Amino acid sequence: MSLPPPSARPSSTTIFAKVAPPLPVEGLFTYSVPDELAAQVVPGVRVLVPFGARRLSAMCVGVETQAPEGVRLRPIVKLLEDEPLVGADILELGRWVARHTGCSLGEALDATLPRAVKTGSRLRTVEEARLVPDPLSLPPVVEELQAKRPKQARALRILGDRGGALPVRELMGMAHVSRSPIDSLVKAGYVSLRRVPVSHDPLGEWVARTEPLQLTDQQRAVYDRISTTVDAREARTFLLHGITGSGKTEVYLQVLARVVEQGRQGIVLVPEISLTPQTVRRFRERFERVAVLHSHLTDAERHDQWRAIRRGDADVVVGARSAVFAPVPDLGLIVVDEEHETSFKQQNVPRYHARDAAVERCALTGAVTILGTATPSLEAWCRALDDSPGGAVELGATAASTSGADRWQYERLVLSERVGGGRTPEIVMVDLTVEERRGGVSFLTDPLRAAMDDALARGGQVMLFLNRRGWAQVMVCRTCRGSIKCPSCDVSLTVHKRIGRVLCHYCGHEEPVLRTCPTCGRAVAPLGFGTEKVEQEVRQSFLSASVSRMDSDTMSGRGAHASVLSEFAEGRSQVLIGTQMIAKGLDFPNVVLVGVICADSALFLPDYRASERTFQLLAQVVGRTGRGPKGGRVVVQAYDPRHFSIRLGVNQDYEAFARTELELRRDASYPPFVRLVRVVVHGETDAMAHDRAVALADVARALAQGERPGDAGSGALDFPAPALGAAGPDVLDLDVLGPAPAPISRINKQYRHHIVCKCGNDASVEALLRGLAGHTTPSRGVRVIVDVDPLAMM
DNA sequence: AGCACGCCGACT
DNA sequence: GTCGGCGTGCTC
Repeated sequence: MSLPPPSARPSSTTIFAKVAPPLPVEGLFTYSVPDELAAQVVPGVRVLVPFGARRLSAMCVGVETQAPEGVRLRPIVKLLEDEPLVGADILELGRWVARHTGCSLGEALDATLPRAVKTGSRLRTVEEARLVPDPLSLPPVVEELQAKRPKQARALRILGDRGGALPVRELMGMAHVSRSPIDSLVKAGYVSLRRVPVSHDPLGEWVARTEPLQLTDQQRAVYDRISTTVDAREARTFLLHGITGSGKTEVYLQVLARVVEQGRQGIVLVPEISLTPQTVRRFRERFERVAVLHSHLTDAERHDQWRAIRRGDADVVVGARSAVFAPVPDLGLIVVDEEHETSFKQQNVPRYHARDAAVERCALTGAVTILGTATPSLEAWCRALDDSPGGAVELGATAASTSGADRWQYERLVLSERVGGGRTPEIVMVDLTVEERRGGVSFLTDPLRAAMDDALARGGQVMLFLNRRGWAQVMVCRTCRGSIKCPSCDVSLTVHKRIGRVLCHYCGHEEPVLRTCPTCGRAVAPLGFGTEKVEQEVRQSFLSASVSRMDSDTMSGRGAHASVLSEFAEGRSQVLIGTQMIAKGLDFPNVVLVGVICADSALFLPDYRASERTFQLLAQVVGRTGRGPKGGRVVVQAYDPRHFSIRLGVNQDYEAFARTELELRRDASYPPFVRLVRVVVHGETDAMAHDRAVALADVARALAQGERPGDAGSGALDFPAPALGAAGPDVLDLDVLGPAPAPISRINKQYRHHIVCKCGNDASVEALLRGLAGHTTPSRGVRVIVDVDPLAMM
């Protein structure tokens, strides 16, 4: 009697697949697996399954040999791909995302795959020849063939020289042979053929290679510390706190090179807005095999890039948020550049933060994370404090404890010197309150005008920054003091002069500019200013200068962005006015003046991060100036120029800012001393939203009081309960605020109420999420959003 | 998320 | 008397 053929498992045993559907349903579903599929049903493959009255594609997350009791199982219809799309590490990372954000495992895993990969948007494939023996044993074979079959020998040698794999057509061309010698090699068993997806490179233009730069002593010290950790395959997170111009990118590049030398891969996450061809180019100049994942790729391109990454054909992956899930086979490093940027947080389910997901992924796989920034988020800063020399920890309190998981302890590394030297720009502060009292009606104050005159006279360029688009902020009635508001939202309509209309920046509603108040019939007048008005006034005041504006109003068309920037870069315009867009990562050596029109425009919003954002913006703007030989000047206008975030921002004194702000946060119990979970309820009527919010607050308060989540619910979760801290299993460190109307109480005809929960530790966050699950299902006219670690509270 | 089942108003 | 509204609950 002969043995059965070797296979993954005995074919006689029936197996059952645990499946996670990409829906907001808790729990896993078990299906029976037809015998003929048994060998291929493994965790990480997607399967087509019957689900109620329909069929859906779901992820297999586990295989069992025992059927669960009490349910009648239905069989899997078919496999959607022959090998797993998701590896063990991503599967585990998906579990973390689900646990961390309160979504289902299926939703989390679904988000790890690009849509193009799931739909299998047609891959162009190409036939590839692959060497069967390993390249080392090749020379004798070539030698042997040389005499009688020279064409085969030549093809084989070329194949060996080119790494053992080439598209057949390319091999034919390079060896100057027809198809038949290759077929002979296949018959002889030296070469195998297979069809592989063709990777057409979206940024395929050839890029000249550059050599690593000489590191400064500081860079060298940082590099040595990180590369030692990389070599040791230690999972560790570094907070690389480097001022603008201190050469963080060169450090990334050289650590990446180290990782690539070891045959491993690195992922570089950059904010959406920074993912420009220039950014990608910096990596392509240093590495041969760079893959890019971003929103402007076509489906086929994205699919190709993803497949190439999965095959191990990319050494470095550059991408935005979702690239944290890039399926590299052997992860060595994830760089999160501009760690503090808010675009790393996804604004729909699953609401994960790519920085935190990166740290988690590296912890799971023994890789290194570098969080690079000039202005660390206070969360990251706190996690790096305990180790830091000089101990800024005198605050006495530690950041929200993280149930002993030391993966959340970062190590701080500092780059405090500009690589090319470079001067700190001259700073001019302008008090708008004083200017207004003096009768000034313009936001182009005398000191700013004078500085602009001077800059232009010297042949320099000027950037003016204002984080508010449009012409006027609002139309206000001088008689009844009413303002013109959006009919669908609880916000004022912004005046846009060029199109002659007022519009809502939240829902897009627009209407003509009225001259009279709809309530009392008296005249209304514009109040406040935006980039459009700044542009107009600059044009009127500086007749000889060429002025351009960059904000989401002027940047609608594809390529508009690039054309305005190149116009400015080439000196064809002298003044560039813009919003946030122009503050990020742009280096123009001829800019000798940066004007911040109103530095505190964001400071008085009802949001606990207002100071942090104000500081970051100013530090960024100041850091961008003065790089060129002409030096630089920054004029900062503000209503309260003595506010610490403005004062310290222009001095780029991060540590002093962090000290001040952390004390305020600690006193008010805000992050990073607690973690927030914000629950927003949208309702068709105010009462609907309010009532549901009250019910949810009751649920949260019951949990805070130590009531365990409903027993039915707690067993249904597919991950183990988080280990609770020393506080004891029944006491959550949880403080529930609200419900209250959200600061913007209505958007798009939806009334909004919210609840803010302050959690003292991770266990409380997870327990809260588990307790809320089952109470967040939408009902008639009401939707519930749960946002863990929200970045904005509006 | 769908989709079915189920219980109350205006139509042939 | 039925067709159809959408509220509630389940999906291995």
